[in-house]
Amino acid sequence: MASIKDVAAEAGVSVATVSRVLNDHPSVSADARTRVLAAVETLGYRPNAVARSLRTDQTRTLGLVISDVMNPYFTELARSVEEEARSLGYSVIIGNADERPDLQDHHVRTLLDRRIDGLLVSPTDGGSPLMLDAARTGTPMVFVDRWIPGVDVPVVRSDGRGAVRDLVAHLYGLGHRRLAIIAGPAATTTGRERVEVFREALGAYGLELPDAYTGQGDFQAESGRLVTEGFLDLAEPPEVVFAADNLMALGALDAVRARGLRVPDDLALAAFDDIRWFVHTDPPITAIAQPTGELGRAAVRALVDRIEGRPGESVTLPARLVVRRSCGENHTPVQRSTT
Amino acid sequence: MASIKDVAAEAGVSVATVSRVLNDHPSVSADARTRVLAAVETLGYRPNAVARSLRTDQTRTLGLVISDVMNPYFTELARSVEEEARSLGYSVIIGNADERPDLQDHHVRTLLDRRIDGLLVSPTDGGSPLMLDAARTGTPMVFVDRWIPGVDVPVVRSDGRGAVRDLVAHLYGLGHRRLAIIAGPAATTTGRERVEVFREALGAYGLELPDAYTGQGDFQAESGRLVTEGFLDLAEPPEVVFAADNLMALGALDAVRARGLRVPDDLALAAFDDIRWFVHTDPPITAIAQPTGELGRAAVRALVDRIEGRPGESVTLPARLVVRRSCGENHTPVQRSTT
DNA sequence: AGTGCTCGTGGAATCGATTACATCGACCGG
DNA sequence: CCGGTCGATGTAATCGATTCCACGAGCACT
Repeated sequence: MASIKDVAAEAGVSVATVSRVLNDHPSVSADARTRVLAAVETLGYRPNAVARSLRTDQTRTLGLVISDVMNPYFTELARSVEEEARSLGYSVIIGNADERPDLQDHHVRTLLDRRIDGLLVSPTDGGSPLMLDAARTGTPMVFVDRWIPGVDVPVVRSDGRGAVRDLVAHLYGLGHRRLAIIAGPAATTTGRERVEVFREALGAYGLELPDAYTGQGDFQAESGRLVTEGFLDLAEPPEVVFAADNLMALGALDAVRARGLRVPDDLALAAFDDIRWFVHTDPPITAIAQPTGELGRAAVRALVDRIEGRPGESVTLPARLVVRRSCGENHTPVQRSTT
Repeated sequence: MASIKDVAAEAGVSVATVSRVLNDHPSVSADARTRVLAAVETLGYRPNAVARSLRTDQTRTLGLVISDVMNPYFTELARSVEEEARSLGYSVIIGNADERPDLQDHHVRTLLDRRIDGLLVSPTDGGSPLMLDAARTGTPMVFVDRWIPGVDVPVVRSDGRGAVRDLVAHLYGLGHRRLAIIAGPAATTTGRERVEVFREALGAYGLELPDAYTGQGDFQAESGRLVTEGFLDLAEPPEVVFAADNLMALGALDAVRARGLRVPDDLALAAFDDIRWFVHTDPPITAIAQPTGELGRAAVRALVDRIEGRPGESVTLPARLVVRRSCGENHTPVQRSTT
C-alpha cells in the first residue's frame, strides 16, 4: 500500500507538502497542489489512519458499549448513534456486553486501548473500577439510557414517569386492580427506577405493589417467562403484568401462551420500550415508547461536545404511552397514540 | 496516559525490555520481569494499540459491513461474528450499509483506512470498484450471506434449496396453487436466487410463477407492504405470498391487516429468515430458518484463516423449513420443526 | 539599497510501540 | 586458560503520518 513517501516521490515534493495538501493547509502553491493530487490519484493513495492517529492523538472514533445488541431497542439506539456520529465525521465501534459486566469491561478496555476519542455507555452494572477510572481520568464519556449514580458524566436518557402514570391510569380505567411488574436488574438504574415509578403511580390510585407482585428479571426474555410463571402460580395472580423491557414482555407472552391462557383476557400485558414488532404480536402490545433515535443522536452530540472541548450536557426526553390491545379494550380518555 | 517509556523509567530498564516482558519474549530475567510488571501495575499502564498497529502492521480488527442492522437476521449474524472474533482475539467494527451502496462504500473505505486485518461483507449490490479493488489487491475478505459472482473470495452462506422445496411441498399439500413471491433486489445474490429456487420448486409440482406474481421488493418492510397490496389488487390474487426476507413479510402482514383480511384464511404467508418474533405474530409465521449463528462463526473462521495465511474456504450450510400457522393448518408429512 | 514581511517549501523531530543488532558477562568444553 | 556460545539487556531504526522550525525568494516600504 502506497505511503505518503511514495506520493511525495511521485509528485516531486517533500512529505511535508503532501501532508499540507491533504489537510488543506493554506500555504501550498497551486502547482504543488495539483501535482500532489495527481500523484494521489495515480497511486490510489489513502492516508493511513493508524499513523495519523498516533501522531495527532485522536482517532475520530467513538466507542459504544451497549447492554444487548439483540434487544431491538438497543439496535435502534446503535443505529442512530452511528448515523449521527457519521454526520459529525466520527466512526463508532460497538461493543455488546450481553448484560454481562465482565464482557462490558472487556469492551471498555479494548476500546480504551484503541484510544477512541470518547465513550458512550449504557452500563450493565454499578460500574467496574475500570470504568470509574476512565471517567475520572478524563476520557470523554456519556451515559445513555442507563447510568451510574454519583459519577460525574452527562446522562442522556428518557423519563418514563409521565408515561407510566398514563399507563396506570389506563389500566385502572380498564378495571385492573392487581398489577404486577417484572423488574430489571437492581444493578441498573432503569431496572430500579421503573419499579419505583410504577409503585409511585399505583400509589396515586391507592394501589399497592406487594412483593409477590414484584418479580426480578434480567432484561432477557427467559427471565420474563420465569417470573410470569411465578405470577400465574400465585393463589391470587395479578390481572396485569408490566414488563420493564421488551424482551421480558416477550417471555411473559410465552408463559401465558404455554398455559393456554390468553392476553389480555386472562392476563393483561404492557411493556417498557416500544418496538415495531409489538404491532404484529397477538395481541398488539401496549407499550411505553422512548424517543430512541433522538436519544442516540443527543448522546452523540453531548459526547462530541465533550471531546471537542465544549460543555456537553445531560438530556432527558419524555417517553410516551402507546395503547394497543394487550391490556383489554380501551374506552378511557388516556389513549394517546396508535400504530 | 503512561507510555512504555514511563514504565521503563519506573522499572529502571529500557523500553526494549518492557516490550519483551509484555510480549513474553523468552529472554528476560525473572528480576526484570517482576520489576516491569510492578511498574505496569503502579502506573496503570496499558499499551497503545494504535502505536502497536503502526509498527506491526496489524490491528487485530475485523470489519463487518452488513446490509441492514435493523434486520434481526443481520443483528444475530453480527452478534455471532463478534463472539467468534473475540474468542480468536480480534475485535470487530460493524458498518451498517442500510441497503445503500454509497453507505456500503463509505464503510469499506473507512475500514480500509483504519487498516483492519480483514473484511467480512454482505454486499448490497454488485460491487463497487472500491470493493472489487480491495478484493483484488489482497485485503483478506470473505462474503457472508450474499456475495458477488466472479470475485475470488470465499463465500459463507446457507443453501435454501431444500428448505424451499419443503415449503412448496407444504403449501401444495395445503391445497395452494397460486403462489407469489416478494423478491429482494436483483442486485443481490440472495435477491435473485430465492426467486429462482422458488420457481424451480414450483416447477416440480407443475406450477408456474407468472410475472404478476413476482413482486419486486428491496428487503425492507415498506416494499413488502406495497408489493402485497399490488397482489391483492389483482383480479385473481395469489393464495400464498412468500417473502424473501423477514422484514418484507412484516410489510405483507401489514398490508393484509390494513384491508381487514386475515392470514392465512385470505392470504397465506411464508418468509425466508426465521426470527424469534415470528413465533409471536398473529398468526405465527412459517419460515425458512438459516443457521445464522453458525454462518457468522464460520465466516469469521474463514476470514481469520485467510489473515493468518491458511487457505480459508467457502462454506455452505443448509437452511430448514419451520412450519407454523401462517399458511393454514398443517396436515402434511413435511412438517420438520416446531417452537 | 536595506529591512522586514509573507509565502512556499523541505528537513527533521515526534507520537509509542516492536525488533534487528550490538554488547557484555557468565559459563562450558577442550 | 581461552575461544565460543548463550542469555539478558540496551541502542537505535522503523512504521506513516503531522508539524515545528529554518531557509530562501519575492515584495513592499522607507
